[in-house]
Amino acid sequence: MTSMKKPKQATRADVARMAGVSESTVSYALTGVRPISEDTRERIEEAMKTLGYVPNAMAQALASKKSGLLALLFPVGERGFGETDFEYVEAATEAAAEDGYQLLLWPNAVEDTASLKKIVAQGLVEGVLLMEVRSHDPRVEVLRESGTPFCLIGRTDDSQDLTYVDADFSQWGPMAIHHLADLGHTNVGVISMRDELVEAGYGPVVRTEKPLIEVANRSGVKLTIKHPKPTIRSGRQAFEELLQEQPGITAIIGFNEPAFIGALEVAGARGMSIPGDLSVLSFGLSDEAANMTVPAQTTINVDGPELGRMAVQYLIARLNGDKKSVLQNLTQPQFFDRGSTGPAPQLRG
Amino acid sequence: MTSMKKPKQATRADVARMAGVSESTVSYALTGVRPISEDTRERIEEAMKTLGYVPNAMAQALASKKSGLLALLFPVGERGFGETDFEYVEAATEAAAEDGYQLLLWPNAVEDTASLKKIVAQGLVEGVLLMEVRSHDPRVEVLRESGTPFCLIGRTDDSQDLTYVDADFSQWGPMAIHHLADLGHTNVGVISMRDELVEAGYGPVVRTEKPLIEVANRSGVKLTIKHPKPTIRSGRQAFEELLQEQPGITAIIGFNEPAFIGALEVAGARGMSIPGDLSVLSFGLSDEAANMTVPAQTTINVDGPELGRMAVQYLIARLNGDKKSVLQNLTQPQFFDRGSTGPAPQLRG
DNA sequence: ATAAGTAGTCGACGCGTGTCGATGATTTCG
DNA sequence: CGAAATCATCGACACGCGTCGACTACTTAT
Repeated sequence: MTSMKKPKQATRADVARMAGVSESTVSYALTGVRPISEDTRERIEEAMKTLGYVPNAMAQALASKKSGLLALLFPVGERGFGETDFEYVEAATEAAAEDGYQLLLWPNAVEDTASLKKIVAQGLVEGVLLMEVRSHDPRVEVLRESGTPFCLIGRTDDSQDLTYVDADFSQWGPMAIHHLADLGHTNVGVISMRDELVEAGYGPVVRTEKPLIEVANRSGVKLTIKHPKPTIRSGRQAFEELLQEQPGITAIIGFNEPAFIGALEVAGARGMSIPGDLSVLSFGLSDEAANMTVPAQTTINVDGPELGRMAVQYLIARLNGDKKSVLQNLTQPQFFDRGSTGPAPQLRG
Repeated sequence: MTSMKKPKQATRADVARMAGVSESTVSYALTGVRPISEDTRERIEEAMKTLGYVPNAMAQALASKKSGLLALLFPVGERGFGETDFEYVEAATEAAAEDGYQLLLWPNAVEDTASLKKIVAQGLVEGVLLMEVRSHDPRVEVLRESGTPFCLIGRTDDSQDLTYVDADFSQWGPMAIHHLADLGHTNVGVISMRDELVEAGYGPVVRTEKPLIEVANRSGVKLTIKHPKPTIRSGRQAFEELLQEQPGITAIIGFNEPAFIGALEVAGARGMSIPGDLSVLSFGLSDEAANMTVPAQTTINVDGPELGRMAVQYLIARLNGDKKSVLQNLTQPQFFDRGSTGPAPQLRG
C-alpha cells in the first residue's frame, strides 16, 4: 500500500497562506490583471511550485464564464465517416490545443436538435464546430438562437453571414477535366455519390458536378455520370453500365470510394490496364487510401488538416470578440499525380 | 437584426422564484435525493419548462466534483494513427455518451508527462483513457500518483493490477499459420513492423511475433520475418529480400500497411497472381482498407469498436467506485476471409 | 397521551475562482 | 508643500449548484 489515496489538490487559499498574502493577490499574480511587486510575486510563485498548485479548471470556468472547451459535432454513420474526415479532427485538436482550448467530441445526429439545444444550454462549451453540414442544416438555427459561436466545416445553402471553411469543390471538376483533356481524353465517366445525396442537395456533390459538367461541355469532353450507392456491388454495376452507354471511355473519375473500388475491379477483370487502357482519378481520397491500390491513384483532394485547423482558428477568433468581420474560406484543391492517369490510348505511340 | 444577443440562461433561482419555493427544493426535485410532494414537483417542472431551464454544467461540476468528462489521450504521429485507431474513438465516444459522459481529446505525446500532470491536476476530467500504450509508459506513473482513474487501450509490461483492454495478439499468429497450413503452405514470409518498434518492446509486435514463430516451428512452416520501415519503398525492398532468402515462398503476412503495399506492388510487377501464386493475409487492417485492394485482403483483426466501448465501460465502472475488482480484457481476434488466400501453388490441380 | 419517527421544506454554507471597491503607502506634479 | 495620481494589497462578493442541519406538520408506535 504505497499511495492509494488522492493527494488533495492545493487551492488558491493554500498558496495565499503559505506566501503570506491574500487570495486575491494570488489571483492577480496569476493573471497579471493588476500589478504585483516583484518581491511578493516570487514568494507566491515559490509557494505555488512547492504546493504543486494548478488552478481548478471548473472553478475558473464558473467564475470567468470561459471553459476553454469547444464542441466538435461529428455525426457518425452519416456516410461512414471515413479516414479523410478524421484528418480534420486530428488537425483541429492540435490547433485548439495551441490556443489553450480542448475539443469535446459529440456524435449526435444532425436531426437531434433537442440534444444540441441541451448541451449548448449547459454552458459547458464556448463554441461549436459542425461537420457534415447539410444544405439546410437544422443545427444552424439552434445555434443561432442560442447565441453560441460556431463555425461550419462545409456550408449551408444560405451561409453568407455564417462563419465557415469549406473545400472549393467548384475547382475540382475543371482541374480534373483539364488534366484529362491535356492527356487527350475525350470520353470520361464519373462514378459519383449516390442519388439520394444529390437530391438532398449534399454540398460536395452538387458543387462539384455542376462546374464539372460545364467545363466538360466547353472542352468537348463527353461525360457520363453515374450515382451508385456506396457499395462495391453498385460500383461494379455502374461501371458496366458506363461501358455500355459510352463504349469509348478512356478515363474515369471516382467520388464514391466503395463504388469506385467495384468499378476498378471490373476494369481489372476485363483486362484493362491502368493507366494504359484506362486513366483513373479520384476525388477526395486520402493519401493513405490512394496508396493502397496498385498503381496508386491520382487524386484531387482538399487539404483536410488545413481545413480543420482553420475552422478552429475562425471559431476562436469569434470567441475573442471578432463579431464583425466575415470569416469564410474556400480552400484550394490539391492535385496528387500518382501515375494512375496517362495519355488516352489512341494517342499512345 | 433579429436575435443578436444571447438569451440569458435561467438559473435555479429563477425557477425557485417562479414556482414559489426555495432553491434547495428545486435541487431536490431535480435530483430526487429528498422527497418532494407531487404538488410542488409539478409546479417546479412547469417553471423549468417555461423558463427553458438547464442546469449549468460547470456549476454542477464544481459543486459535485463530477464533470462528466473523460479524457482520451491519443498521441498523434506515433505511427500515423491510421483509420483503425479511429474506430476506437468513434465507438468510445458513443459508449461514453450512453452513460452521460463526454470525451475530451488530448493529442499529447507519450513523453509529455508535464502536460499530463497539469491537466489531471486541473480536475477537469474524471478519468483518462490511454491509447498507444508502451511497454513502459511514463503516463501510467503520473496517473497513478495523481489518483486519477484510468484505463489502458493496450498494456504495459507490468499491468497485472491495472485496468485495461487489449487485443489478444497471441492468437493472431497461430490463427494465421493454421489457416495457411491448412491450405498447404509451408513457406511463409512476414512483413512486420519496423525494427525500432520491436526493440522498444512495442506490445502488438512482440506479443504477436513470439507465438507466431513458435506455432510455425511446431507446424513445420518455414518462416522469415522482415521489419521494414513503414514506407512503400522499404516494403518493396523487404519483399525482394524475402524472395531471395526464401525462394519457395507461397504466402505472406503483413503487419505494416505501407510496407505491405510495397510488397504487393512487387508481387504484381513480378506477375504473381493473388491468391493463385501468392496467398496474402494482413494483420490489423481495417475493413475499409482491406477492401481497397484488388482482390480484397483476408485479415485478422481486433474488433476496434468493441475495444473502445469496453475501455469506456471499464473506466466508468472504476469511477463508480468499483475499486476492488480486476477489470481486464483481451478481446478475441476476428478472421475475415476475403479471398486473398488460397491453396499453395504446388497443390493446385 | 406522549415519544418517536417521517414527509416536505427552507436557509445557510461550501466548492475554487475572478473581479470590484477600498485602503495605505508611495510617487508625481504643479 | 499639498493635491493628485499610481502602486500594491486586502476583503467581500458573485458565479450556480449540491447538501447538511433544522424546522414544521403530520403519522405511527408504545
